[in-house]
Amino acid sequence: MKGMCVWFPFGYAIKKNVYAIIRELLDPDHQETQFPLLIPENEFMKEAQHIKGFEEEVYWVTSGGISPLDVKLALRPTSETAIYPMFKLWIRSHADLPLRIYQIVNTFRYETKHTRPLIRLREITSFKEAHTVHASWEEAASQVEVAIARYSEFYRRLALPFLVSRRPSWDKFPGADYTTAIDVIMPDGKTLQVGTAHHLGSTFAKTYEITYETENGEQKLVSQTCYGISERCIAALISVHGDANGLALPWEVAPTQVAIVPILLGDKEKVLAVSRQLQAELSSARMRVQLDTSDDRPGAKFYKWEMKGVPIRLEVGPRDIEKGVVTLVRRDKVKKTVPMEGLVQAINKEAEELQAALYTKAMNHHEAKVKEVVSIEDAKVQTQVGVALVPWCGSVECGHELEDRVEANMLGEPQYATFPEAACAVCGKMSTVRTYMARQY
RNA sequence: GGGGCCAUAGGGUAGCCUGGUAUCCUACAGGACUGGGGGUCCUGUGACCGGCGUUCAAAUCGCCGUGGCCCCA
Repeated sequence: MKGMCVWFPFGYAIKKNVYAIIRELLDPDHQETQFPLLIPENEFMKEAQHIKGFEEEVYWVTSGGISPLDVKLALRPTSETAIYPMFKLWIRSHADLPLRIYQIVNTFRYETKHTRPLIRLREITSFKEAHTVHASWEEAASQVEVAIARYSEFYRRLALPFLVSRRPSWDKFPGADYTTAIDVIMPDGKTLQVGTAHHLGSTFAKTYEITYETENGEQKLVSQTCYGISERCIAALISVHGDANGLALPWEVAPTQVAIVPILLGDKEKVLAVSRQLQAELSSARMRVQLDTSDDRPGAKFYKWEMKGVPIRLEVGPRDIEKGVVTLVRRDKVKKTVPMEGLVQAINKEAEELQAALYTKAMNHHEAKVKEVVSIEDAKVQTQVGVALVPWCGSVECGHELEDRVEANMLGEPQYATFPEAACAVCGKMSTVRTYMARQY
């Protein structure tokens, strides 16, 4: 079916490992929950700005069996309107705040054109959405920073460089005060939005009447945030690290971390016995190890495991056994002979170095794809191959004109960076504001 | 929103113009020899996106549907 995806076992194994990192990063101060897929029309239609943003993409359930429903049910395109009515019931006083929850669920959006696996789906299968509630606008704002920090850590662990920017007002989440987004630059120079954090202010609090009693007894509206990551993170992971030989997976998320290829020459039983012993040793050190006893030739096995992105391959042959060593080959082609004695430590060290090498390589590509420009013409050229950093006065008019004339999208203002004054590429007004521009997936 | 191109074994393809026996590579299954970077030989398995129409006969021609790719707004 158009826009629907099937996770095969190998892909699912990667996904499990990737999402384990997300859970690990959120669990210390967030609680995992699960809310219903179906949202009654009356709840869904309460928040006007939100509806406007999603109404063309919502799937509706209109009958139960053969009887039409009195109240239509929306398949969640995102879960604010499913969750926030509950927040109204849960939150009574300042002591209930801050509240931080998340869920990892499927969401549905009726994309009318050009769906792409992992990137633009009608059923997003693995949407991690966090929702937080705070006593003040400022507290919510700092939660947005926390979210971006967690996501930054997440992408570092995937060895993926990224851009953080504040989306322009016309591209923020429907109902949000502002949206901060994380984009990864894909090998073709287009960007992929792989994480967003929204400051919702009190927009939804007003609509869903979410209030709390302050320490001196007044009722006050809460401030909220929400932030999300989907399986797009896996699209980025695959695209950025992959090369002509296939996938290259970071150690932490690789379904198979070590592949052992026995070289069956001479005393085959001996080679197999030693290989099995090594496999057992590494497994007990909690490594995910596969011993490849298929009857392909060794060369074919090497290519096979490289294509699957396995970080480290061990070759065990009669010559190695004689010397008490194994041949270790990393996914980035670094090849060494290491003693069997202390193999676990040696592999851990190589895994760390490989992770650093993956990150460095990705970072070099990333940096080469971002360029500062001064004019619309230069921005147009640069966005054909990567991301342009363009001086902008910050006005909405100039913003729209930039997008029209550069023929690319504005990602927004870079965060955590300051710039000297420069002339807006449209109106020439001096300002310290910059915006990233790129062609987007 | 508008337009163009395309759909053939699990994947990649030839055949389509000019209607008649569906090509090759790979993968997969069995066997033999092999084995430190994609092995060889033998024997098999497996496909014309769906519907309707034209015709003695449709992968091939026409219409509709579905799906994919690309361009423009």
